[in-house]
Amino acid sequence: MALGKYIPEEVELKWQKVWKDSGCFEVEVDPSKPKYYVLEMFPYPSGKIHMGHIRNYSIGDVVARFKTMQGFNVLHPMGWDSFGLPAENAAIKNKTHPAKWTYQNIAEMREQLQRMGYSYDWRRELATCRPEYYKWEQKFFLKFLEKGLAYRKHSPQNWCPSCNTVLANEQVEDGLCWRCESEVEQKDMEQWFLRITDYADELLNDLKTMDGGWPERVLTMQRNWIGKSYGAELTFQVKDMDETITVFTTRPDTLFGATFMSVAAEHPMVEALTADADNKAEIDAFVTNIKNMDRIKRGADDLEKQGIFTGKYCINPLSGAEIPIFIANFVLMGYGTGAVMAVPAHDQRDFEFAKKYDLPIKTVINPPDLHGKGEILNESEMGEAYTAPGVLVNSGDFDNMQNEPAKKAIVEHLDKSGLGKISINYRLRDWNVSRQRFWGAPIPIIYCDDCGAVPVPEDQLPLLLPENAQVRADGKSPLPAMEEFVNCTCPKCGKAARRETDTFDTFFESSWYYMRYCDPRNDTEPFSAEATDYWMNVDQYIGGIEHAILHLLYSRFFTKALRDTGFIKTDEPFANLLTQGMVLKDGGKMSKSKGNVVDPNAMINEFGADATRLFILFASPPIKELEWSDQGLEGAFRFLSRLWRLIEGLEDTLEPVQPTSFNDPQVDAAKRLRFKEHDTVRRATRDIENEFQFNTVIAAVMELVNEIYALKNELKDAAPRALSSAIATAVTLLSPITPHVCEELWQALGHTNTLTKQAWPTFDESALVKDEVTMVVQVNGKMRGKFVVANNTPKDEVEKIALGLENVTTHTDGKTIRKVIVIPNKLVNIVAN
RNA sequence: GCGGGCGUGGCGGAAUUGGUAAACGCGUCAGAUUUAGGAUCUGGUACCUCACGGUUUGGGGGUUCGAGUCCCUCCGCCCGCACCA
Repeated sequence: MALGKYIPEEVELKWQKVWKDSGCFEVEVDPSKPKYYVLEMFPYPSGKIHMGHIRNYSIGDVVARFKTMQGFNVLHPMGWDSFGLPAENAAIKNKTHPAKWTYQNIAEMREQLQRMGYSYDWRRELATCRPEYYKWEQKFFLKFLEKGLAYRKHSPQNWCPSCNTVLANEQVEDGLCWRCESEVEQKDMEQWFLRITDYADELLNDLKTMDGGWPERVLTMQRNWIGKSYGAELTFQVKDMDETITVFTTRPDTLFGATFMSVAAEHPMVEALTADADNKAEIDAFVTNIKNMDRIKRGADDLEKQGIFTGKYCINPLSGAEIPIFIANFVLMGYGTGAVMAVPAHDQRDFEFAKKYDLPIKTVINPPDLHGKGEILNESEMGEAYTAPGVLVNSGDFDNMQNEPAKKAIVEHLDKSGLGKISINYRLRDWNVSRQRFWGAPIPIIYCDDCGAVPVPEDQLPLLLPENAQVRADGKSPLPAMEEFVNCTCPKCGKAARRETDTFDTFFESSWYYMRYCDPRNDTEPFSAEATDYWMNVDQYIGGIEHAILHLLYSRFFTKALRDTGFIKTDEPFANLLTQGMVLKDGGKMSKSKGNVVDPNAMINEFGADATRLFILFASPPIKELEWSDQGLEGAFRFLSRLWRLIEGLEDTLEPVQPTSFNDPQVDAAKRLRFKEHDTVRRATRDIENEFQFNTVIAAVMELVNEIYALKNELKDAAPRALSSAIATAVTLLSPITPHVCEELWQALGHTNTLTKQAWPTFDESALVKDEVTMVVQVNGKMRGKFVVANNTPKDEVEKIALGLENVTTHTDGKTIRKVIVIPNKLVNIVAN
C-alpha cells in the first residue's frame, strides 16, 4: 500500500481509534499468563497537562508496551487524584461547585492523554472524588477504628493559615506548607490520627527488601524520616518535690557525667517546677518567648542556645548528685520525652550550653589513648565535647568499662530499681488525617453528647459529601454551617447528634488507589481477593521524587494496615520504583513566573505525539533531568520522517517478514546488515531491561536505520529479504516508543496484525559472530595502528602481525620489547623501552 | 556538620563495566540537488599543529601492560537530613 506523506495527526488518530475499537489494552485476570503491573502516579486534575506528566506517562507507556510484547499480561491503568484544595479555590473564584470544575478538568485531561496514545485500560479509570471510590476508604477508617489503628487526640497541630487546615508532619517542609509555602503555625486541636507509628519498625525493616528496586536516596530519605534511635529512658527524682522527670538518651553510659538537665519550654512539668521561683515573671517571659517563636527561626541551625534556671534540682539516679534543671530553647517537646540529661563533656550542644552558663563539665568517657597512659581527659582544656568511644571513668562501679557494654550495664542496673529501661525512639509521628476543608471524603463519625464519638454504621456508607454545598469566599469549609449535613441522630442511642465536619487528608485516597485499579467496578467490596492476589503488587511504579516521603510512606503504611485488617495479602505495594527527573528549560525548572513553560499541546499539534514521545525519551535517561529543546523535538520528527521515507522508497522491494528472520546472507553487505540488526536487538533489549535506558535504545535503532540507508542500494536486488527483515526489526523495536507511526509502517510493510500483538524481537548469537575482527595495536598503551584478521586468530599469529606493522616498528625501533599483551579479537599492547 | 549523587566537545548525552573516549542526536561548516527553501542527500566537526605528531573525561597523586571507569586527596555543583538528646 502507498504511504504518501507523513502527517502525524492523521496517523495518530487512526491508530488510536483502531486500538480503542479492538480493546487491545483491556486486560483481565488470567492465571495462565505471568502478570506485570506498571503504574504511573496518577495526576491531580488541574486542567492542563504539562511536560512532567508527558514524561512520566511516556516512560510508563514504553514499559507497558514492552512488557506486553514480552508476553506479560500487563495492567496499565489511569485515573484521577481528584479531591483537594485547588478545586475548592477554583470553585470559590468561579462561584461554582468544586465537583463541576473537577469533572471538566478530568474530561480535558483525559482527552489530552488519549491524544498521546497511551496504552491504558480506560475501563478501569477511577476518580477519587466519586462516592463509589471514597465509600471504601470510609469503610477502611471504621475498620481501623475497630482495630485501634485510628484514634482521636487533642494536641498541638501544624496549622496552615492560608489553606485553613491542619497538615501532617510530612506535609510541612522547613516550617512551610508544602502546597502554598505559607508559614505553618501551631494550634491546639482535637483531630483524628492513624497509628503509622505502630508500623515504624516494619516500615523501616522492609526498606531492606526494596534494596535495588527503589532508588537508594528514597530509601535513605524514608529511613531518616522514620528516625529510629536506640537508647534508654532514665528517671530522675526532683528534689523537694513528689515528682520525677524522665529523659530519653542514646548515651546512658555517660549518666555519671550529667551535670544538669534541660527541658523543653512546652514540658508539662515547667509550670510546677517554676511555680514558687523568685524570678517567676522572668521565667514566664522566657517560656512565652520560645513558644511564640516561629518554627523556622526556632529550627535554624544558627539559633543561639539559651536557657533559664528553674530554681529546682533533680537527683542523678546513679551518682546521687544534685543537678540543676534548666528550660532550654533547643530541647524539643516533639522528640523523646521533651527532657534531656545534659552531659557537657560528651555532647556538643550541652558543652556549648555549659560554657555559656558556666556549668560544671565532667569527663566520664576517657579517650583510649589517654587511658592507656593512665591520664584522664582534662575538662578545663576541652575545646569541644568528646563524643567518640572510650573507657568509663568517674563512674563508680562502672569505671574501666568500655562505653558500649556500659550502656547496657547501666540501664540494666537502673532497671532493678525501676529508674531505667531500654527504649527505642522514633522521629515518625502518627498521621493526622483530619482536614478542615470541604473538598474531601467526609470522615464517617457522629458526635453524641452521651455516647461520644460514634462510627457511622457501615450500611449507611457512603457518607456523601453534599452536592448542594456552597463554597465560602473565606476558604473555610461550608460543612459546619450546613444543618442538613451536621444534624443527625446517634446510631447508638437515637438522640440528636452532630456529624464530624472534617474531611480526610487527600493522601488518604492516593494511599490505596493502586489496589482499586485491580477491581475498580466492584460495588460489594473495595476489591476482590481474586483480583488483588493476581495483580498486586505493582511491579513498576513511576513518578516524581517529591513523594519520596509523603505518598510513598503513607501507601506503604496503608498496605500493611489493610493487610492486618484482612483486606489484602501484600506487605509492600511497589516492588520497583523509578523516580523520573525533572523537565527543565534553559537550565531551570519550567514555571509560569519565569515564562518558560512549554505547552505540550502545541508540540503535539505541530510534530505529533510520536515525535514528542521520541524526543522526551531520547534526550536523557528517565532518572536524570531533561533539558527541553525545540530543535531536539524537530530532530525527533526528522528521524521519524526519515524512517517513513526509507520504507516509502522501498515499497516495491519490501516483504512482510518477521524481525530477525533473514538468516541466509550471501553477500558481505547482507552479512553486515544482519549483524547490525541482531546487535541492535541485543542492545535495545539489554538497555530497556537495565533501568529503562530508552535514550540508548533509540540511538541503537537510529544506527540501524543509518546502516539500512547506507546499504539499501546495494541490497535492493542482491538481498531484498535482508532489508525487509532489518526494517521489520527497526519498526518493531521502536514501536513501544512511537507506536502510531510504527503501526502505520508495519501495515505498509504488508503485515495484517497490529504491533500490540507482536512479540519483542529476539536475536541469534550466531549472527553476532564476525568472520573478521579489527584489532587495535598499542605501544606502551598508546594507539599506533589497526589491522583486520580472521575471528579467533591465535595469539602468537596476532602478535607477529602487530609487531610487523610499520607504524608500530617506528615506535619500537631501538627499544627492547618487554612484554606483549594480547586480548583476543580486541587489542594488542606492546610494552617496550 | 552527616548521608547520597554528579563533574566527559559549542549543547543533550554515549562508552558492552579495566581494553580504539566522544556512539546517537542537536548545532555548525562545506558540497550536491533545487526557481527558492528553516526540505532532502553526501562529507567534515574534542583541542593544539601546515604536517609528523601531541594533548584531553573538574585539579593533583596512585594501582595497572592499559584508567572516564578502581584507590587516595583536593575543588566545584546538586539533592536529602540536621540542636533528634
